[in-house]
Amino acid sequence: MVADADVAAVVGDDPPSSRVPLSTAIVVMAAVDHIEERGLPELTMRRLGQVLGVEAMSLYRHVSGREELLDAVVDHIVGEMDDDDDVVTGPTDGWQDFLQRLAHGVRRVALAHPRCFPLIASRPPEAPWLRPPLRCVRWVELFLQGLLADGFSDEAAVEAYRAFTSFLLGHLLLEVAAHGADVGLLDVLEAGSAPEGPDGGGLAGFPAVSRLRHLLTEDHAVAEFEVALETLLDRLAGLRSG
Amino acid sequence: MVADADVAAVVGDDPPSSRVPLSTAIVVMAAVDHIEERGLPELTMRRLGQVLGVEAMSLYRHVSGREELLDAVVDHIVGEMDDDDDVVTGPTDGWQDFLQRLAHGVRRVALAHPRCFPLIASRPPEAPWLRPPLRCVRWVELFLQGLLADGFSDEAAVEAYRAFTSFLLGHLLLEVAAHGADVGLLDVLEAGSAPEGPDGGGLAGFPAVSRLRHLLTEDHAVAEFEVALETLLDRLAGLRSG
DNA sequence: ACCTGAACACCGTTCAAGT
DNA sequence: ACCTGAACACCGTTCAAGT
Repeated sequence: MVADADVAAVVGDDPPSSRVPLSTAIVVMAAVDHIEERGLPELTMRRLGQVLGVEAMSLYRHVSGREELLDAVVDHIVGEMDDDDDVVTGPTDGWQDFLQRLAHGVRRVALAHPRCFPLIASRPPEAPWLRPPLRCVRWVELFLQGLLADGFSDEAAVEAYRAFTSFLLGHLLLEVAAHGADVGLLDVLEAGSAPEGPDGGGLAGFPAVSRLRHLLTEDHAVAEFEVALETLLDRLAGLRSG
Repeated sequence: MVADADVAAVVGDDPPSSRVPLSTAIVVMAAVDHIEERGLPELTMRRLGQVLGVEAMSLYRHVSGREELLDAVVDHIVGEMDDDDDVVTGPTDGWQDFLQRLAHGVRRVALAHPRCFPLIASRPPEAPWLRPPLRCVRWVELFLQGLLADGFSDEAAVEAYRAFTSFLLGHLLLEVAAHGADVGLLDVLEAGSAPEGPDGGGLAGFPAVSRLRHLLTEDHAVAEFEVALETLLDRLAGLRSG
């Protein structure tokens, strides 16, 4: 969006020398915007070049290929969390407050980039021997130091890292998938399969789903995130003292 | 693997009329095997045809396109769980036993197809208005009926469904990602970045990660799955009575 | 009935050539 | 220094034609 605006502002006037020069950052940001607006499969070197008013081949000056571009997209998004004081500040009011801030920070960027976020889980990890193989060793370091500094043993800190990671991944993937289904599949929802239809869109054989449709459709994401996070923190507290 | 063997067995002899005729099932199974062996990006209509001893265009007799083939792959894998009595049998010894069987059944097929499993999370959902948008309404039905039959209120059953789903997704995605990193990225691990190197593969700035490397590398997946599942079930028990 | 050849539009990527 | 044209190998997909 920022990149689009930059380019558009210049495309109006004509002086060719005032054309905003490409840079890695501009290419990556344009890729993020393009994925959010059109979806990952639509992100093509040629189309991205077109958006930037340039031939596809010019992009190779700034990124070394499509795969590397996707890695850079993930790094960019992860980088946004580093600009978030809530995320990057270690434990000052105890580890529970620390993990609360961390979790909400991650959730914020996941919701800000619902169609890019799944890339974080699907790109090959930075450190393959690290389990679970999440990206960005820096986070792992931050996490572990935070917990170690507040009374966790080595083993408890590592186990807490794993539990926290899988909780965030599962919850946020489902949450952004729900968002993506909203924005990306509206054209698939023809009238006959609308949720308010008398048969609920071909749910003839599924009485429970059909009857509880209203509950299943409701979005309690925030509240559920809070209570699940609270429960997780209680479990981690057990890890810490036990 | 099954499909490969079928074809190979016939390629030896020559009578052209005994050539195993293609079928949707054979194409889908070959696709599953190909993804497991070579990874998703390597799955190409042309290459899959080659594996089956046929031109790519012939595949379109049996599947209507690549996207639909991937959907069929997901359906095939989901279908494997339906053949699992542990999964498909409703609650007979209470809802906790039911969910234990369900969770382990899903985990079993996830580990059996580590490189296909992430497709379940990334394919567009069958019922976009269902949150979370997991595939296969039949499971949701099974899950809800099971819990409703054992004392859960409507609201508690739906909330339990969401908690259970995000738990399974998060845990299993990380677990299969760890497996994928094992088999798929061995070539990326040059000697200098091996975990046993003195600097742990460029971990200079990350003392905690570096020091706890052995703990982070260990695979406690089974044990962690069990304890996390147990904790989740305790939480769901609270939902049920409260 | 089932498979193929040829064709089309579209990819990612390279590199010598332009300005 | 930065971008482009032309080219290459490879996609998914269609369809008339073969057997």
